[in-house]
Amino acid sequence: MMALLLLTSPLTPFEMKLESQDDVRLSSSSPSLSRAGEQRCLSLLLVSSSLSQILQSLAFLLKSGLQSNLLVLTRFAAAAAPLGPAATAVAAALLFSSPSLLFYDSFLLNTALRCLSPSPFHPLHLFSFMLRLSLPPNHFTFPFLLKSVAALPSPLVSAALSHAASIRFGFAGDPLVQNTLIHAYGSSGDAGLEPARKVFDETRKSNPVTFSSMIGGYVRSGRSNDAITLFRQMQLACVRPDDVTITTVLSACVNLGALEFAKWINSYIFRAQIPRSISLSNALIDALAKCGDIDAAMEVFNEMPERNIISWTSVIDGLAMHGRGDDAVRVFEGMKLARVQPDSVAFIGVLKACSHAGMVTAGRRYFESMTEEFGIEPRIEHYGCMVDLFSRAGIVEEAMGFLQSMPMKPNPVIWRTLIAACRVHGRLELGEKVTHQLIKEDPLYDSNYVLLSNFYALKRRWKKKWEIRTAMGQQGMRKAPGCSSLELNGEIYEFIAGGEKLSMNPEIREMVEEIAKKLKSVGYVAATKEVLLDLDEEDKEEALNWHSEKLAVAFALLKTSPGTIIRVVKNLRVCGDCHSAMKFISKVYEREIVVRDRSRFHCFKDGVCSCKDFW
DNA sequence: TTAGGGTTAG
Repeated sequence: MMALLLLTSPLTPFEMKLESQDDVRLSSSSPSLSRAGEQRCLSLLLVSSSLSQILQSLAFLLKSGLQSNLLVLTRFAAAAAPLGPAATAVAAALLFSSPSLLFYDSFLLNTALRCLSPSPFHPLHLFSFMLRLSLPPNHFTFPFLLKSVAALPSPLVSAALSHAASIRFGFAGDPLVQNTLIHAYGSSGDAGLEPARKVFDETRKSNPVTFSSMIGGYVRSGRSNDAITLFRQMQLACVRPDDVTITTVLSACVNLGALEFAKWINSYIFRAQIPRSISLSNALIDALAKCGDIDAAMEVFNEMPERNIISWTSVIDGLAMHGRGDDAVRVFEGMKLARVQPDSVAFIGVLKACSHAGMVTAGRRYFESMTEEFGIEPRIEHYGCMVDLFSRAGIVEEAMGFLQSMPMKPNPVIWRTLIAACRVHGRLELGEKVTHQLIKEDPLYDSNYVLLSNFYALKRRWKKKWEIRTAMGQQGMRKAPGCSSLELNGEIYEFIAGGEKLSMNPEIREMVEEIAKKLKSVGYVAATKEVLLDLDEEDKEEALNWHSEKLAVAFALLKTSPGTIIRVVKNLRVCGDCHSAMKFISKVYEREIVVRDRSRFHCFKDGVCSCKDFW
């Protein structure tokens, strides 16, 4: 009985019952303490929200001798942990020094771990302390222990240590521990995937959590195709997915832009009667919107009985991505009417919407309302949206002025926005100047040099342009590999830029060459102002043909019937040359081509792009 | 009395 009292909080109905029994004494390790004293200490701790209050509680605790009461100490740790490392250290020191640790059991260990886990040091310390005392953990110990893993310098090492501990204490086959380990390994970067999979394969009794953990690991490492493959295996293994599994799978869907799959999930949720949690609906909205079907996303949103800020933001963002700025603004207003407080992320959405719809006045008003009405301090992203807003609208001076008045240093993204404005609105001198500035800030990013060489090309200064290209070759530029994906008959195909040209399917290779020839014959290079390359640089022109989105489109043209919409998703931004080529392809082959790049949708139809050449 | 997986932007 005494142990029970020690272990529980005096506030739940369960304990109220215990307290009504007169014969129970609070704690034998502190016989002089009154119940009222402990109660007072606990309530003080419960309301402690600052360091000084915590110190006050501490003084009380020491004065009354309560520092040997584990229940009180645990409460103390819980109150102290959110107040930062100093408070946590005091709490940990008290816990470690308490003589009551001799009465210590797994539950208290777990509670202490949970309380101290916001700090990356103490949980492991506590765990090793426990090992020294030879007190065995129970399986609940591991999730608490691993909660802190992400904050440690090497999450992979911590996962491995916990893994070893789980084996040492005989929890290797425990489903809860296995799921926890799969998640811990799967959150430790690419190197963690293999051990995660190993634990996954060793799991005898897989449940939806096991699968969600592993699928989530794949998604976080950018291996979305593997995530979907595993989801299919899950169905073959007759493990019924729940709402969290589906939410995870949907984020794989987003990465791949797999529209058909997202739609299938949408109907599957209905058929399999997966509970429609708010998070699941939110993920569904996001996936449908980002895979290209904004109307289906709206439908999900409209049918939600209950929404949160993420639901609203996902819709606003989706509409903005599709260039439907006015609708996005309407939804934003609807959100305010529904008395949902917009947050910082929601403002990024609505500002983006304004800029895509050319709503300069509205955008400016929203930006001002952030601080004035909602007390949200604009971050660099919000300033970026404003520069974008002015840039798209063609008021380059205003954009420049805004950029210069920012309270923080502009980042490369903002510089590039301004550069795009200069290119589109013919401000070549300014563009060149700003690009030089950008290169100074970010000298190792190859696209920056491409931007500069574009300005030289537009000004027909071929010699200068050639110099840049040579300089680029000499420096070790980092270049993220372009990757595009395409969904066809339920399969998802991925294409890597220039990727193993020789090992490439000869069919695709021939198609790429045929397209290049066909486009040239209708004046593709000469007709565009976006000349990236001189005509004599044939090898470089050749290299451009193997950009991943071109490969994907070539494949789609081969494999789909005439008139089918081609949907491609790219991990980077579409380059100027591909953008121009896509316009031509849409006209020559009479196909609608939808390319989702890193920031928005480009819908190519009849030789024109929906982004109006500004991206 | 303690538990494991998930959703918006950048």
